Amino acid sequence: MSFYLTTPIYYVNAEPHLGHAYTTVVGDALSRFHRLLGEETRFQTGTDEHGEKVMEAAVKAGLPVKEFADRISAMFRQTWDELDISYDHYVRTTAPEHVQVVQNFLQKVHDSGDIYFGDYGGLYCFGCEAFYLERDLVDGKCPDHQVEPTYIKEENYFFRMSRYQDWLIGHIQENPQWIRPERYRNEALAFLKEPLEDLCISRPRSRVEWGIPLPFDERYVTYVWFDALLNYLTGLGYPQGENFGRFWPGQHLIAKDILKPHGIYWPTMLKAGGVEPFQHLNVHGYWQMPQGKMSKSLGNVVEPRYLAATYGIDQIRYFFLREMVFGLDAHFSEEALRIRINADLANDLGNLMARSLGMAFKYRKGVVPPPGVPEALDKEVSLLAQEVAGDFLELFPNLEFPKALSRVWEYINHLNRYIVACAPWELAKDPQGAGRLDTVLYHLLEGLRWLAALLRPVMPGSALKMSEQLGLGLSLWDLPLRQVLKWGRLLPGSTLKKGPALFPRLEAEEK
RNA sequence: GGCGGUGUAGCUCAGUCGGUUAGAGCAUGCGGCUCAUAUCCGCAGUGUCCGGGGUUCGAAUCCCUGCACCGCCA
Repeated sequence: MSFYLTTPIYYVNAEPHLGHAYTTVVGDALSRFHRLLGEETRFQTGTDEHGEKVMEAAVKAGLPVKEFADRISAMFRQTWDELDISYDHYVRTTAPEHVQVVQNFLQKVHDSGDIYFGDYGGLYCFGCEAFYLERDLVDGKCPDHQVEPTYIKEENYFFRMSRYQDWLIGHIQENPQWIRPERYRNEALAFLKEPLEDLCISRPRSRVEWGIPLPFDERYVTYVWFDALLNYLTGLGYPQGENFGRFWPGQHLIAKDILKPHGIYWPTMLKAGGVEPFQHLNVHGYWQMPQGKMSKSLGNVVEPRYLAATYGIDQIRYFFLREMVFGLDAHFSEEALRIRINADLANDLGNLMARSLGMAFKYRKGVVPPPGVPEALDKEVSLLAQEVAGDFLELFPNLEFPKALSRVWEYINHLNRYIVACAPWELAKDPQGAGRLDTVLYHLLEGLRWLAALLRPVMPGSALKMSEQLGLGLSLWDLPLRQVLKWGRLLPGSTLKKGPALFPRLEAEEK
């Protein structure tokens, strides 16, 4: 069983922002989850570095284009390190291996007759790197850049995408989960109702120099999307690499703005190249910012590194997964983030950990007590753990993160109630209650062990702290998830460890 | 212009095949506990389920229509 997941490769004309971070955190959590299940897992991210816009950004920054790309690419990498992103491979479109793969692929498709030479004239916007029709212009200008497009007539190479339209429609219809959630599947199908145009896949070198030369015509470089999409194969060492055989077909994770290249161009490219289609295209929505759309000019671009440094890595990761229904838009604000941190992490989970350990130290000197015969309340604790874990294991790989996490929090709340119901501080007063107190403490600590295990993909750092404070040796912690999730694995007699608050409460307004 | 989505408590959102008093979290108010990060537990609410019409014994849910916001396509 193998699992291969990719984020898009991020375009290096801008620095990492919230949207990039969300995609990458989701990808990381998902691949950690599969890795913990014991599946052979590969998670890939990277940067997309060719094209006119990168050239322009480099000029603006006053740097040679490669140097500029190096710098931004490193910045993304740095950001992912600071968010605990456990990628297995970081792909760059300027890497020689990638260039090689793109050229091989182009040659292959060319040889099989799906690439032809033709000419095309039209109004071209350099900002968009795209042609426009008269009717799409606003006052004769590009709606995005407010610039008058230039009429360009040039000869180019085209990919016979139209040839695969019927196949693609059929494939989407036969595989309802292929593009998910459903709304994006519908969007792709709606798009395919109209005849598909062939895709212009080259740019004359005279105009765009920063790109991969076509192997069959040195006067041209490859259109950025045709170049970029192939990274998903490059990273596996396609076509000969053993990783390709092991991991393909994989799943992609994207934001809704790049549905078209991934849902239309990419599968037809794969088909033309004789490569099996990907397994899933997972499409997520946007974070709506308080002041409207996120943009540099509005000054409301949120830097992931700032968030991680200010609020904590796991806090951000939890917020991302808990707050956004995968596929839908969600609202972002630091206030919402603070509320989640205090309510869910500090008050519910962190405090549960603190009070449980506190009692274990106060009443049992920090040693896990042996459980006695469980009573009804205790049995509830162990049964609910299993129910919740069962649901979590089903919901999480289905991208139902808020539901999966809500379920975990039901368990956290249950443990908090369990404490009140059992009142260990009362049991501690009466020597007759010693056995009972042992049992209650054991159930609490064991419940916490389950929580640490379930939350590990989402909050790896905090889960590790929990495991340390619970005194779990590596042999208990680093096991396939389904083995960790067996009630009663916590060893009586093992020593607990005091630690600082897991999630410190944020006091009102600082910053 | 065509197609699709969304509209539910002060806020963010769940609501399955149409089924009893429409739910959760946050915020608010009251009460309780003292193990704990002033945390936790209990109780209490508040709703024109966007408007209008229809189908039905019964509609947040299905149908029609209007409005608002959003998206995709042209």
